[in-house]
Amino acid sequence: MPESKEPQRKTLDERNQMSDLERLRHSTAHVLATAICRLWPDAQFAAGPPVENGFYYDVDLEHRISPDDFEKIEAEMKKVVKENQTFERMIVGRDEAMEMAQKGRLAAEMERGTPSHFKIDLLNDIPEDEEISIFKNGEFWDLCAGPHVGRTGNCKAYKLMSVASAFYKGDAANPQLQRVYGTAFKNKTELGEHLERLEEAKQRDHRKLGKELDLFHIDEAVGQGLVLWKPNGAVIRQELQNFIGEHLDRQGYSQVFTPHIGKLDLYRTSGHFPYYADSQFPPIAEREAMKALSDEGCSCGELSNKLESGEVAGFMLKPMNCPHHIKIFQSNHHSYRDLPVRLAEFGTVYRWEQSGELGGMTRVRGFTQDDAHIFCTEEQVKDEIMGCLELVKIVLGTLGMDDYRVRVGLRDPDSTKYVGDSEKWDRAEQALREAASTLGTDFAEEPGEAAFYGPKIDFVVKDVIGREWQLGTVQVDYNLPERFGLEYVGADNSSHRPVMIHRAPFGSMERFVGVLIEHFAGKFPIWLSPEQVRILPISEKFVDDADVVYEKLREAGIRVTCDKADEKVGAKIRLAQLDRIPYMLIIGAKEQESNQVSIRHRDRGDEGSMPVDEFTNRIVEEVRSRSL
RNA sequence: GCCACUGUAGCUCAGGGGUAGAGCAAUUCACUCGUAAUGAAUAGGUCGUCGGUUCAAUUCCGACCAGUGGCUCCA
Repeated sequence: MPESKEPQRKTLDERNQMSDLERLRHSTAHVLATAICRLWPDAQFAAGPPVENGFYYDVDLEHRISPDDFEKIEAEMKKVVKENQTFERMIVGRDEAMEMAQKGRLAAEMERGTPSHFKIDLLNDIPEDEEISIFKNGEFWDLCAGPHVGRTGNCKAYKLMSVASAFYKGDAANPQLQRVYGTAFKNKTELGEHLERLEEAKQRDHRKLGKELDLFHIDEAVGQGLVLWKPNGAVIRQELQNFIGEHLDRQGYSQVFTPHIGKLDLYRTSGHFPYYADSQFPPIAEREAMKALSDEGCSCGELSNKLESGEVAGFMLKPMNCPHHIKIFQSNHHSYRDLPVRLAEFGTVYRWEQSGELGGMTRVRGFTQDDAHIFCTEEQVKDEIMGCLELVKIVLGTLGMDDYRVRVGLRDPDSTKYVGDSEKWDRAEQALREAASTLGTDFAEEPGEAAFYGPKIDFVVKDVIGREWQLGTVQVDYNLPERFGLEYVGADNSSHRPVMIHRAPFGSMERFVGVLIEHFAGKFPIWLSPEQVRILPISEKFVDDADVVYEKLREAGIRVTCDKADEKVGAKIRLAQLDRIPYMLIIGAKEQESNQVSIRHRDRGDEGSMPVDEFTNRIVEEVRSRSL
């Protein structure tokens, strides 16, 4: 989520490239600060940059700003705008600026008893050779590189959106500030349109639709971030799995099944335990060992130490499927003639995500990856990656998801978290780059986005509120084959180390379906619709006729129901529309007479009538072709 | 994990120191109906959990659990 990251210090050049809208938003942030300053003169301000769709300003303040305060703050902002103050840029010397800050004059309308301490800190961050500028609007002076619009009167279309918490400079070791978010546009019309879009977005939130359409449920008693797929959601998931399954066959994959747990030693070998213990569910200790330890009066802390050191044996809920697949690969001898070996599994994994991170289906603690591991020779890497990318493209194309970006995740040269030697990393990164360039889509190389074991290509989409989610992923791994000592016999009759590729076109079923719900706003294409056709008899008199049609559709493999409720057809249609049923079949006297069905589509409305068999053929074809 | 807010019927929400209310859904009855809501009746809740204050707590306070918005994190 790059837009949520603390902005890097921008160079003056970069700042001057700010778009008009960004300028306006940044200026509106100053108007906000001015207003807050007037209402709470002891407020201490940190940074107030423009962000996507708006701006924020970080403020340290005894008073807890709540949405109830927004009206008051906005009223004060309105006054500042009405005063139509000029934004005035003033270049000052470092000492002069420091003196102002010491007197509390920065990000304030007057000198105060306490220094503007965040501004002092920011001042110290400014490189020696850069000039220091103060922006003034009225009596509000702020340390700021700008740029700004001409006058506060230009900021006339804004709205405060929310107040949240943020660590100063994005560092959890720093104090937490109150971050007031606002949105701002050129004029009231554009602001109105933006607010309308947000309202629409709220309507397609997968958490709301998931409840309304009975797709999934997360229950307190089961646990945070553990998704219960209800029958309707399960249909969608199963259809997606079938869809992928067909392509697995086509691409030469072998499907496997593996258990949900594995011994701690397995993960010691893979390097995930105890290295990543914080992001896993706690280990499961063996009963005998637990009993012996408790007889000895061993504390929980000691137990966990002994689990970590290996003195006590235990199991772990699998945080990934790779070690299991590796063990399947290792259970046979392999010649170069066997490669690539492609093992696929819809494998459920468990990860201990921080509680504050969980939400809906997109960030959970137990999820099923449409996972596969490819074991191949170094020469095969590029082709295999291209095959994986092809699959991701088929998946996203079939679903009409073209609004994604491709990210090639490379290692961060300054970090030490990566495993394996750098020559292998270089080769892997190069292979990914080459494969990505055949994709026909723009991609961005992002240092620091690699997994600890290898570089990767991710497909990232945005949800309705603009948050980015990683879906499909293809990752090269030179590390696990090393750790597990994987081998194959080459043409030279000596043993070689295979390369591993991890890949998941959906990423996780949970996240993917969550994103899919929002993508379609609940109106799934017919092949994914939990209920494809609903028959609506006009009155009880036509229930028998409806039953005949129902049976025919069922036999053709269509997911169909019949609404026999004692209601007018208008009410039944309304209900079916709310349930986003693709096709409604209306059956009354006319249809009985002509032996036809009347068709209503959820978007296209009344489509006239035709014989049942003709309709059945049409639906079956629509499902088979997975048309959108 | 951190900060803030929220938790009342299956769902959406109102209320508030004296053990609760609406709409929709559900059930029953009447109506037998033509492309987004027929009418009436009935039933439904330990007011998230556990403690504290109080004659009295769903309401006030605290802790915990869960959700939401951010931050940090994300093999």
